[in-house]
Amino acid sequence: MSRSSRDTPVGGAGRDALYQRFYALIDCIPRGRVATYGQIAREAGRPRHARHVGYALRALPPGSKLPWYRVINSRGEISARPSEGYPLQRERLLAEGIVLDRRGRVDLERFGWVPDL
DNA sequence: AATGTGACCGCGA
DNA sequence: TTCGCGGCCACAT
Repeated sequence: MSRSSRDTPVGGAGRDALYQRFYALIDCIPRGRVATYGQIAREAGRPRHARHVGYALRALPPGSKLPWYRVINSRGEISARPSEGYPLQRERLLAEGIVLDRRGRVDLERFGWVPDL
């Protein structure tokens, strides 16, 4: 491993490869659990690049099989805009047994995804 | 090239 | 707990 320890190369392909990595990670989120944008970015070896996770998801085609709805922000809230996928996302989460409190927030302590290696 | 925006995050007040 | 700010970086104009 003669690689610099401060970061993980994306592989040379750049942005596209990074997005693919985000997608792969999101695809691993089990049913009934949620992950945060920051968490996905971190798992992908790009801490503090949470915004790009949202970017990648925004670029996702409608009808994608990816469980994008299991990705929420660090406060446990749905970040998608009401005019975008908010209603659908809320519905999907509820359908999996995830509880949203009165303010529409998910208890990350309880439903947060803990990736096991 | 420069500027503004964004499905975000974390910290300090 | 909420609110404000700076940081991050790709993308649209």
